[in-house]
Amino acid sequence: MSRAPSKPSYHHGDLRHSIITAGLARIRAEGVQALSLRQLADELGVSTPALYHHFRSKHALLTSLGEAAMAEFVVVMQAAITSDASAESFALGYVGFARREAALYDLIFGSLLWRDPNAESFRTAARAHVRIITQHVQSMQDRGELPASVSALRVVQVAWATLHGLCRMYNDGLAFTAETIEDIAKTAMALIHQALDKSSP
Amino acid sequence: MSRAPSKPSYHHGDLRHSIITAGLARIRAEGVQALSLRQLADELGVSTPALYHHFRSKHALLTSLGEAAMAEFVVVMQAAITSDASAESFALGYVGFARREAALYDLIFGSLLWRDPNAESFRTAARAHVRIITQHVQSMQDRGELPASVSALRVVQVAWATLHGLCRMYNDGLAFTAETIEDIAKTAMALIHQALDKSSP
DNA sequence: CGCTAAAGTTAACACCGTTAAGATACGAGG
DNA sequence: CCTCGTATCTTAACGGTGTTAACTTTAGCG
Repeated sequence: MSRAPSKPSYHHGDLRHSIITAGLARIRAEGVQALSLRQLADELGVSTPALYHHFRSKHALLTSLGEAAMAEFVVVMQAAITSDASAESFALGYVGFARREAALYDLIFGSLLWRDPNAESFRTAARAHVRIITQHVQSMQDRGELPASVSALRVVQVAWATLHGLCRMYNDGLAFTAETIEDIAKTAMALIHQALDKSSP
Repeated sequence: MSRAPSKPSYHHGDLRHSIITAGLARIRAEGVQALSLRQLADELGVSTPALYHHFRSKHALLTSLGEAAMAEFVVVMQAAITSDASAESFALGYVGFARREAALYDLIFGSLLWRDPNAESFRTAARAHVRIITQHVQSMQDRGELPASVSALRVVQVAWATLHGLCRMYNDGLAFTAETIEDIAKTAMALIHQALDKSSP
């Protein structure tokens, strides 16, 4: 399990790692749908079936790519939360990632990995991160910073659905310009916050 | 341009119409991704290139299928609005359609048609329907039933993004059960309404 | 009645994911 | 050091996709 492919010999040396890197790059550049095993193998100077020694199928590769992309997403969101605990900071971080890395967002939060029975590992990892956010809101309610009129779970569900819908509509070309999407996200967070503030005076 | 294919002769008689019908059925049953021109032609007892005499490409066919699906969606939403003008009725109608006709919803509001440069006719038709909703909210503000602290456009954008995100997350398998999704939608609408009610006492 | 044009046919191309069978090179054990 | 097993990579092939070209049939109109 060496690391540096110094000589372009029969054995590549670090194929699995190269596949992930090149795969992510290609998805970033062309989108999830455009990823082709044959093109990927060509780009790496390797025959197509060679990929099957490292991934059971294209779906399995996409699952691994999704886990890598999810890791990047988590880093960005952790940074957004720790720098500023406000919901607005969270929302802007979320929307920012979805806009900057539209293809990765599509992979992470698309039906491809969430409907694949063999990608359970990906899903449990993802759900753990969601649980962290929920507990974050729960603790805010416990400290009295947020009224408990609506359950923390519901608040997170509504907020997440709003941000997700916003990002998908933008990335899929349904509506919104790049200039207004952040303002809409802020408006949405403000509306939720306002409703909760006024619900238990 | 006859209508009834009484004799299964060389000329089908009503192919274009049959393609749309069978295509919609197949999408409903198997999803957008599963639609194959060859399978569709086989099902209609016709060779594959015959389809190209009625649609420039698969994309063009999907555009026409999208317009047909959009028509069904509009009928459902019109019914939901006219029976009860509340935002909750609108939301439940919206979520209900997305859940009942998940594949059609995917076609109508997926990136496929909204990112296709040749589907401009589909988009202008769709945008017209959105404008109707926006004017509906605008008129509510004009009548004083809703405060004007936030622009009607923004309210519609936030509400639509929330419902869209909710439906996508459910249909794509990200979260929520069939039992809770409607309750979440109602909660979201209530939160928005509450925030607007309290913003200008 | 004949001709044109529309609607359908078969054959083929280039791509895709995937599998089977064979060649190669690395690394551990004698 | 040398051999041998095994992981890795190769070529060849199958069935599937959308799409195009060239040909045949049919309907409808002057």
